[in-house]
Amino acid sequence: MIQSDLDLFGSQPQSLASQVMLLPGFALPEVEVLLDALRPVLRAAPFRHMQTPGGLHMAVALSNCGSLGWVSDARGYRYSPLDPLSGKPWPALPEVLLTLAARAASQAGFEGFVPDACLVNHYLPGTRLSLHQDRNEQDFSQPIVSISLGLPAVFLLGGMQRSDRPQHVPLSHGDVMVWGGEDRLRFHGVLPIKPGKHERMGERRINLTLRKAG
DNA sequence: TAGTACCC
DNA sequence: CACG
Repeated sequence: MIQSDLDLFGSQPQSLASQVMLLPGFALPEVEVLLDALRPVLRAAPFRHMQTPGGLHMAVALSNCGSLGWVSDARGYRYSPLDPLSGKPWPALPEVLLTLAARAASQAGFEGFVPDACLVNHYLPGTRLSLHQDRNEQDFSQPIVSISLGLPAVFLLGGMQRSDRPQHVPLSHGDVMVWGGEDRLRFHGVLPIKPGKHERMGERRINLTLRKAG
């Protein structure tokens, strides 16, 4: 199958659950602009491995932009206006990300999405993210918008209980996923990234997760 | 507890 | 901090 067939085939939104939409390749037109916007963000707030409340460290390296950033340490998970590494506010959320997230949310049925936080997660081959819920935000009626870049991944879309068997959702460079409503608190995670090299991104996956945290 | 280790 |  040639690439144009894949693009056409994959370009239709896919409903993964009642309030979970996969928008294949949705971010592709913006990718270069998006990466340009990300560069200064990561200069100001480099990727780092945060500590879990149990004292261990996360396999994923992360950064943030926006007025709030997700942090984890011995005291627990929370959002903070300051980067604990620099002591300064997180870099501003780039306009291209704000508009892309709003467009994606709108396409999935969530109008007026104005995120104030963007987690930037960095995965090397072998990196995984175990099942968890996003529950540190103030308003669970606001959706989550997730943008995949680089190496492909298998997203685990679980249920409301950790023990619910997750759907395995393949995610590729440029895919955008939106979830909210009754699915907002679903457990989710990422299987270990398979070794490989993405033509544009190299041996890494970067995931941008936009939320309204405050 | 967004983690690991694995029966104590 | 029991246990998929």
